[in-house]
Amino acid sequence: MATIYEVAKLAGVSPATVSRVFNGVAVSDEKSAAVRDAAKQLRFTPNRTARTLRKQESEVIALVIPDIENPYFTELARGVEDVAQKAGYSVVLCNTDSQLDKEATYLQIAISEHMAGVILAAASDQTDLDDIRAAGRPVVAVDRGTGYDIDGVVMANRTAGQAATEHLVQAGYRRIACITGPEHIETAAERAQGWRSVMTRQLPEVDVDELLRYSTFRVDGGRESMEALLALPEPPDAVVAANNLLGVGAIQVLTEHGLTPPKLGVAVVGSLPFTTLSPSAVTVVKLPARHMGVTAAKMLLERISGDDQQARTVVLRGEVQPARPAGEAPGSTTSK
Amino acid sequence: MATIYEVAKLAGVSPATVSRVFNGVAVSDEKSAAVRDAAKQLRFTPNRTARTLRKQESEVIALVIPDIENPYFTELARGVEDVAQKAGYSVVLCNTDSQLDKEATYLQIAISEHMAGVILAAASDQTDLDDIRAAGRPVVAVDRGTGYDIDGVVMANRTAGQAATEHLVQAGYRRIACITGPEHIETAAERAQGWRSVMTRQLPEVDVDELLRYSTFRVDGGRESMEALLALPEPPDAVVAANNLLGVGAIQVLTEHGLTPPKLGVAVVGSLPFTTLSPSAVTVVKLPARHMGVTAAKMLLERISGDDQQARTVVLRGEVQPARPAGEAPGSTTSK
DNA sequence: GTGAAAGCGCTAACAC
DNA sequence: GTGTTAGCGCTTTCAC
Repeated sequence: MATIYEVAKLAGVSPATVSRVFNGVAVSDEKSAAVRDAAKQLRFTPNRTARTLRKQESEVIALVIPDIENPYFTELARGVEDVAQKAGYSVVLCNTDSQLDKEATYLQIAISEHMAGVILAAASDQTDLDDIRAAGRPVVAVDRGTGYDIDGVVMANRTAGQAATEHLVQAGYRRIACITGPEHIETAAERAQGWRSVMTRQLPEVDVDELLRYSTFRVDGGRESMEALLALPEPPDAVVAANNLLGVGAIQVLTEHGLTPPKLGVAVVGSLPFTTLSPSAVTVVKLPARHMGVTAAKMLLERISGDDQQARTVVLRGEVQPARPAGEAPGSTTSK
Repeated sequence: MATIYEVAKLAGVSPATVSRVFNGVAVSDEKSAAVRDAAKQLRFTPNRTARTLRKQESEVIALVIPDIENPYFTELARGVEDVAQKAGYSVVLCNTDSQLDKEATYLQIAISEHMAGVILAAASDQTDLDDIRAAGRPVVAVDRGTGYDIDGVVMANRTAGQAATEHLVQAGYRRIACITGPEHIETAAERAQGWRSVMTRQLPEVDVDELLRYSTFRVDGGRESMEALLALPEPPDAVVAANNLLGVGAIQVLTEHGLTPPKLGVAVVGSLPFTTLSPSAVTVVKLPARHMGVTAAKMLLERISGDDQQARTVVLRGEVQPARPAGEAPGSTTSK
């Protein structure tokens, strides 16, 4: 690898001038041309490591997420990547598997590599941001809060849970169950709250507690919970899945039991990008994951360039995509 | 951020000794303890940037892939990440959207950040690896070859295409179409070849050319191609989708047309992790994407630690998961 | 086993 | 507008 010194020598200028050319600082046209020529000849690429060491900041941002195999997070990642790339940043994708120790390791690396900032979907509310905050690196929270007073962008989870449930109620379903994620994850709790609020208000006669299942936010969690619900003495006639993966698991089990939606009503909070279902069979509350990534990345970039206003939280709304064309009378055969 | 100088001062030793402690070089027990103490007090984290600059190598590997939203590649990424992490490496995920310029940029960054190596699913066979090879960084190809004589791990694509097609033939289908990816992508071409070889051998009376569609390796590509096939004067009675996303798109369209498999036979090369279909409706040739990632990462790690034997290529086989339990007579109602 | 000192490649004062 | 030079934080000879 050629260095700035070799380029300088070949171009007949000082190393500083070479640096200036590559950093857009004013340099006479002739020298600038000479430098570019020499650089091309030597296949010179600036050494980012040295640059980072000197400037104490790199053009890399970290995106720390709990599950890279969840399409929701890859969609988010796309959003982040698109705006980061336009601004000349690359993004390191860090997968924590919801484990605090993995998360902590990645946060240390972010400090230690002088990364410009991090976008974090926290593994839990226990996440320790003291060090990275102390290092002065901006952090923006996505999807979930952190217990710190920092920028964030989240979904309107309660509203999404309500919307999903309401559509099922309007479709004529009564015993509407809810499968959600781990109780300590804020998105899981909030979406379940949305479900509960609609149930107690609109269907007070239904015993809500036995119809609520906490699980993992994964396909197998949806499967297990759905099986358990079907095994109930009085099984539900519909179910709200609190995220995309739980929805997939639940629908898989229903299909295997011959209960393909809408035989048993299903509403899912989160998009189902790779589903092969008839689009009219399931109510989906689409969550703007990509937009969340875009917004978070923009906020982070602002912080990186020195903005130090008060911490902001942006709330994004899901968009309901109902199971049936409006006006059609639904559910009459499925309600008991 | 504390430096080794501050730690050294507090511990009453030289900076060199601090460095040794953190690099597992022999240091007396007392001094070692003093250093660790001081480091803890100062919340010292070694500065990786300085380390990288000095050692001319970082503990980061790049994983360059065409589509981060494809579950096939995220599964691959998981495999890479798991072995990398155990070896103390972090992995930077780089998404190229199959664009050569984005890919080239990431490759330059890999050089410029002194990354230890790269795992690459090339955007096309035009990919230029001259610079990165010249920089002495090992590159392992995954999923697709590169035109360079380097390590690689690929799927048995032709075999997979054959297996998918054969299962459809055995199920009694005759006019079996094939939807594959861009012609210039080796996996797309090879899987289609597998399909073609079975067709010409076993069903020579079928006109194969009008049943083959080149498309993008994405859901919408599968949708468009399936629509076009259904609009044919003599539509197919079955279809082979050459990757997971094409399969999803094709099945979506079939579902919308009331032709849910197995009414029209479907075989997919690649797993369908988020499908909600009955598992017996579609033949799937499962591709070991995670294993591919694991294998590639191990090969890369070997190269990084100085192994310079001849370039190797590992071929991984898919595993057929047939649409129907063996012994059941299929397809009699669907064949013309 | 330990310390002193050079240097990885770059940027940013500072002089001119 | 341009060159000289110090120094970012670390590792690694080289003495001792």
